[in-house]
Amino acid sequence: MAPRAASKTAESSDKVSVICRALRRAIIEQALEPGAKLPEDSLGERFGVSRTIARHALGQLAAEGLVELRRNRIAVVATPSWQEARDAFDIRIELERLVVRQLAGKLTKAQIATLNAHVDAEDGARGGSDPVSIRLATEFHILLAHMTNSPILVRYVSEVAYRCCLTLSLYSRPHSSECAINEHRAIIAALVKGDEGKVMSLMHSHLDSVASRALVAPAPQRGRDLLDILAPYAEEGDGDRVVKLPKVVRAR
Amino acid sequence: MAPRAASKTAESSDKVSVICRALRRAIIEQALEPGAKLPEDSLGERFGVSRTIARHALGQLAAEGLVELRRNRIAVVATPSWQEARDAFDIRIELERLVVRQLAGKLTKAQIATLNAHVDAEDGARGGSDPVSIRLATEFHILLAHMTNSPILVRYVSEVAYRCCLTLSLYSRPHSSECAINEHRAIIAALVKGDEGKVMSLMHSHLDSVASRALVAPAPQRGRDLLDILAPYAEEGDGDRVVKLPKVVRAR
DNA sequence: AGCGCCTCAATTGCATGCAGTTTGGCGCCC
DNA sequence: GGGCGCCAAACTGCATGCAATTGAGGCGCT
Repeated sequence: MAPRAASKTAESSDKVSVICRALRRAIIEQALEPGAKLPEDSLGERFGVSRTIARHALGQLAAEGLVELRRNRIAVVATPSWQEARDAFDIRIELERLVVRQLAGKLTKAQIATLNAHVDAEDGARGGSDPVSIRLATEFHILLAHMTNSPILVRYVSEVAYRCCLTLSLYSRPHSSECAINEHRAIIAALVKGDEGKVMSLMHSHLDSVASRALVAPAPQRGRDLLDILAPYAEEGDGDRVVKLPKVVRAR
Repeated sequence: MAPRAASKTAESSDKVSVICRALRRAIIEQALEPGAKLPEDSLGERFGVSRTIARHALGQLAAEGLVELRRNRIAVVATPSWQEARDAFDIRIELERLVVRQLAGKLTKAQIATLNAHVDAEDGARGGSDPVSIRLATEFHILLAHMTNSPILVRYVSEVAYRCCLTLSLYSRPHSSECAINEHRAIIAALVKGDEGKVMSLMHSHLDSVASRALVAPAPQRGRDLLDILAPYAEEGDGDRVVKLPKVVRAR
């Protein structure tokens, strides 16, 4: 099986993809919460580009489901409904089962080392519910997808994983993800062992447990008061990476 | 189970989505073949908008994998590799199994009628390999996805189905799709009967057979000579719907 | 005081203009 | 005759400018 070229899915030029990456990261690290406003001007100013580019980036992120674009209205970070979150997890389960099915018993030594290193990093950044470890946990799954060498699979797994990540900030209590790390280790072990069925069911139950830990109430009142949540971020954001919110307003 | 709002996935404003839809359709009907050039100017002129909008539309389609965007180069209709085609079908199988799993035994009378009407239409537009019946066959699957009321699932199934459609124009011989119509009918029947396992395996084998009919050779020399294939389309395109190709050039 | 209208700042929708890059065609040299 | 290099045209990358829409605050009316 010859290694295929690692083609970039789309991510047109450069400036656009830089903004996309930055916003994606800000969103999944919950520096930008669902409902946060993303005015084209502010984005452009923050990243030193024109509105045209910022707009294009927002378009891409909207295509990924991370932001919502309403005609003539300010773009906002997407606020998936509980049902959409559930759907996303269902899809994710199927996709990631496919990933591990393709990978079982086929990992190279280098790949195994990479995976172990990543999980070690997850272990290092402990804190369970802090944004960075959530991001790392998500990236573990994306890393797996990359190893299939299937750009399409990478794209879909990434997208849906980001979406799931986004829902965690909406519907999850400060859940601990340490157990998830152990599950990651178990998945690696099963992959190395090459037991297809085992690793598929491991992945299934792993994601299922993440989902059920996260999506607790059928329809919680949107968690806490958005105003409170946003407050600490609105004034300074993350300094270097995150667009500063122009005003603190109750989103919607 | 309350009916969820049929949210539009992204498709920002209007003009952009009009162009996207038109191009998507032109591509899956094979009026625009893989490799066909899509200069922003021509698109803008054709649709009566500025390059900015055409560019944005191309960005969206690139995010869907239907066109390829290379920096400083003319955008072209995507030319998936044989391996990518195979990957797309693998993903599609999983996604559509999920669709029918969710749908089994849950279709309303109206939905059943809609499905039957669609298959009748497929039957009417017989011709097996003509672009319209290929499009209809694809839309049958998208119609199914819609009935899950899961916008995310709709999006992914649509995208991956379009991609598969695109590969058909590259790698398939003038295959007949009449058998596919019967398989569609069988799927509807199984859905109505509510036999989850049955309908999932039906869908699996249906897509698998489409894939294997289509993806015949492991690595055919890109099918026939692209120049020959393009010739009849290059001069006139489809008149009203399709952007006219500026020149006949061997793509690549 | 409460309610509704109206105006204006904020923001998006879109086109155009300019600069930089690629293309491919012509001419020159070997 | 064939290959190499230069040049103009074509095209993209991006910013800016203008018109249109929104929504929010202020004003007057009841």
